[in-house]
Amino acid sequence: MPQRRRAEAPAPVFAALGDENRLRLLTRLGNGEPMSISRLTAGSGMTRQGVTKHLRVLAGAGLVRGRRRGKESLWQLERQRLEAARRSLDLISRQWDESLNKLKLFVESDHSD
Amino acid sequence: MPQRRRAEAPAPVFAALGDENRLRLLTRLGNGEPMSISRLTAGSGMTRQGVTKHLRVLAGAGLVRGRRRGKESLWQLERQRLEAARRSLDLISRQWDESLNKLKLFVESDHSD
DNA sequence: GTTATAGGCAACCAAGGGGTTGCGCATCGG
DNA sequence: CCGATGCGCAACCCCTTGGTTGCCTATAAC
Repeated sequence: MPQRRRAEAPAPVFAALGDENRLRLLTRLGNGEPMSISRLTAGSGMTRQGVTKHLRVLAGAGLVRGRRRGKESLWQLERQRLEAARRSLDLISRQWDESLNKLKLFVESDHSD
Repeated sequence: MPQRRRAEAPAPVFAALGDENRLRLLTRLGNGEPMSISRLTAGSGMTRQGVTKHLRVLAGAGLVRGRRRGKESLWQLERQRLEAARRSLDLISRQWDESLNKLKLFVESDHSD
C-alpha cells in the first residue's frame, strides 16, 4: 500500500536513487512495462529478496508502485516523484547560477567604483 | 559508454544528495560565496566535525570543493557535477516518457482496429 | 488432487553512515 | 609572547542498510 507521506522532502528520493542496483531497477522499469519481481530478479545478480527490498525502498520514496496480480506482483515507475526530484536539482543549480550571475555583474560593473 | 571510474557514476552523487543536512549545506553554499566550516556550522544544528564529514562526502561526490586560506578552509559549490546529476535524472525520465508515449500511441491508434 | 512457481516474513550478518567527543596543531590578533 | 579561533585526526557509538538464508503461504498448471 502506498502510504501517503510528506512527499515534498527531496532527500529521501535522492537517497533512494543513491544505489547502483536501484538505478538499474529503475532503468529496467523505464521501458514502461510493469514487471514482476522474479523477472526483475533474473540477471540482476542478487536474490529475489534483495530485489524486493530495493523495490520497497523505491516505493517508500514514491518512485515506484507495485500491485498484486494473481501470484505475481507487478511493479512500475511512478512519474511524478521522479520529476519532483528533477525540479529539486533544477532549483539548486538555478539558484546557484543566478547568484553567480549577480556576483559577476557586481564585480564587472562596480569594481572600479 | 566507457565507464570512467567512479566519477561518472550517478549513484554516488545521488547518495550524497540523499541527506537533509547535506542538502541544506548545498543550498547555503548556493549563494555563490565560499564559506568556512565554522560559518557553515553556525545554525546548522550539528558539530563542526559533523559539517566537516558532510562536506567531505559532498566533495567525494564532486559536488563541492574546498581550499585552505589561512586558518580557515573555504568551500564552494562545484557546478559540473550538479548538472551531471540533473542530466542523469533527465535521462531516466525522458527514456521513460518516450516509452510511455510509444505505448500510448500504440494503444490509441491500434485499439479500435 | 499434486507439483511447481511467485512472493511474503523474519532472522541474521557484516559493513557503512551519521554523529559525537577529545586532543593536538596551525594561524590570527592583541 | 600568549590566548583565542579554525581545523584535522582518530576513536567511539548506535542505528541503518544491503544482502543473505530458511521457511511458509498463495496462486497457477497439470
